[in-house]
Amino acid sequence: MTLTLTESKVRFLESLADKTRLRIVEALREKEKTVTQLVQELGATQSNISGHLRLLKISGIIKSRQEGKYVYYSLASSAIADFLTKLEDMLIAMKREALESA
Amino acid sequence: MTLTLTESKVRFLESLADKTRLRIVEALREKEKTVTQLVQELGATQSNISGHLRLLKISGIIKSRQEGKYVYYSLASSAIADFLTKLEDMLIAMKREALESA
DNA sequence: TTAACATATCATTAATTAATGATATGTTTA
DNA sequence: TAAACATATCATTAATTAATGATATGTTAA
Repeated sequence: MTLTLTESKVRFLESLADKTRLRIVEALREKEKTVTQLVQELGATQSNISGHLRLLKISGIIKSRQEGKYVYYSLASSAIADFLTKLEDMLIAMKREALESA
Repeated sequence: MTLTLTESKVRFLESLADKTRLRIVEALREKEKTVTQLVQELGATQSNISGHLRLLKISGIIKSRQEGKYVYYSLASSAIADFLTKLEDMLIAMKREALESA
């Protein structure tokens, strides 16, 4: 099952197009974190966070390593962080353009 | 109803995280197009395309201008095209990294 | 080795949403 | 003006998915 480039883009965008998942990914930009740390930081249930982490991992956006009873999650690539920066820059640019044309 | 930055990002990503909408936006990178042109190019129904165009316009991703009985749609900002380029570059970079570590 | 802790999985429920077909609105042209 | 064309809107249906609570699995420490 090889995806077309457009399908790959959609999969990637879908993975980030959820408030909880985007907050997880932004939290992981700072440093790797355990499930419990993310649960506390985001104020969501453990089951909910674990489910989202699973999806993000399958999508190739994050990776994990186990250390004793803890599982540390982190971004799979620095390209993800660059992309998030670009997303933010773009929204700011669009907001500015919208104000200028008003 | 002012959105937080994270919410704005999610809204934007949701708007593009659909195969039909992403294809529309990529089709509009080339040049402005009418609804009928998009219907033909994408092979979808007119009602379906119109609905997606409406959503993309509300999201601020595309804009439109009417010329007689035609409505021409185009990208709202060149920042959108830049973002799509970045998305594609990132996916290619991630694919390369995945192959290297294999 | 049992209790406590960390994480993953599963079934259910509620909500969201894309597609469709029908119809309405608006514009041009015969 | 009426027919043809272009686009928008609406109700319905089907499918997807996020959240929740419960439970299972795996790890450490008492």
